[in-house]
Amino acid sequence: MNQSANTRESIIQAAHRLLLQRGMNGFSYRDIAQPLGVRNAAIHYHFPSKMDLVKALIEDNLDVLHKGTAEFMAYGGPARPQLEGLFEFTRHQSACGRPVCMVGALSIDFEELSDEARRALERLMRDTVAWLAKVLETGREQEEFDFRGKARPKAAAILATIQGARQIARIHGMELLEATFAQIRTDLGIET
Amino acid sequence: MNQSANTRESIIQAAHRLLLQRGMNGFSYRDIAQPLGVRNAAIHYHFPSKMDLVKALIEDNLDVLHKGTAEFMAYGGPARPQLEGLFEFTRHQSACGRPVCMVGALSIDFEELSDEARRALERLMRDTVAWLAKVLETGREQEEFDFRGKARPKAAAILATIQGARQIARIHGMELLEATFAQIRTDLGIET
DNA sequence: TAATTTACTTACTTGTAGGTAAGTTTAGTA
DNA sequence: TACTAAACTTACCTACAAGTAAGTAAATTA
Repeated sequence: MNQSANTRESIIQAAHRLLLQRGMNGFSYRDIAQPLGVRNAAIHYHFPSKMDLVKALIEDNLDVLHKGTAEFMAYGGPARPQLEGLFEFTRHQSACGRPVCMVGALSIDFEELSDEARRALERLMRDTVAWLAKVLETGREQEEFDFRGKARPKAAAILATIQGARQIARIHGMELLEATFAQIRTDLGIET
Repeated sequence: MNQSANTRESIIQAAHRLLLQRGMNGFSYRDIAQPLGVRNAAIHYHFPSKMDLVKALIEDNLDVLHKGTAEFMAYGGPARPQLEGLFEFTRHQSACGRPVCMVGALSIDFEELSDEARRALERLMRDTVAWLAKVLETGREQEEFDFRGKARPKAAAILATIQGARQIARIHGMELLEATFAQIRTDLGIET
């Protein structure tokens, strides 16, 4: 009984990075196994099929979201740090070799996804929008933000903007990320 | 001498759809050749490597952009129809089985792209931003639009938004596209 | 009319992908 | 001490990917 938890965790970490770097069809079991010094079959032991692995990665992401937003969702609080937290998370991901986000990486593989994976991805998106909508709503009430229209579509648009910006930044250079954050702040009437 | 122009054109059309539906690693020569009733090697004849094909698709896209925006870029004119034209183009693409845009599809494959393909993609993005920035600038001067900040970053943000929205719409449903367009209009102070 | 070029096809190579079945080692349990 | 289960490895399979070399029929040119 070698370090199962260890290997499983390492597989998830490596796969996570590869998925957001190259997409679902851009990496193979070998790409994960070789650097870890295990065999392909070791991955199949933990994740019978590639789709099981992808599903686990989405659910992992969902976990991170829930843990990171639980407090605000329960008790509210200042909205501005929540927004800045989203920017900081995005920056950190980029710096860790995850240039695009989960939704951005998997949307192109949508047809190939299993029903379970698809549902998990839907939920990830839905919960993220719900969180940001609450941040915007709260921020408007507390006069931290100023914007036109309803909070939910505005939240969806901001997330779409960040998702798109991450991808464009890959082609156009990382300074576009900060410019996009600045634009989002400007659109929310935040003085800088 | 069979219909070369015909075959070449059919390959491009089919490949274009497949690329925006499944991504660069999500389709093979067979997926193109079989429905056309030709052999894989026929594609290699017109496009020696897959990267040549991808590069041709990007350049095709660049052509469409230039043709569609040449008049406005040269003479200016009303800005609102230009913006609505972008929305309509996006709708049309989605309806034609091209759920995501070129930049959104290829950003994940960025590392694999040849230098030429990469440069073509950069140019596609740069020219698109330049066009929309002019649309916004002109629209603000003519009091069609109202927004804070500079035109260029605002244009980049809007394009990022649409790119992200197309991808999210695939997972979340097409009504998100229209909601995003509405949000962009609202952000630009357009009454509906 | 002969030579050449275009637009392919046939037949093949090499590499890799995801996946599986059967064996092996190690640790914990009865 | 024997048994069982976990966490692998070895060895394999089938399928398909991109790409190439050589051949061929039809059109074009000299």
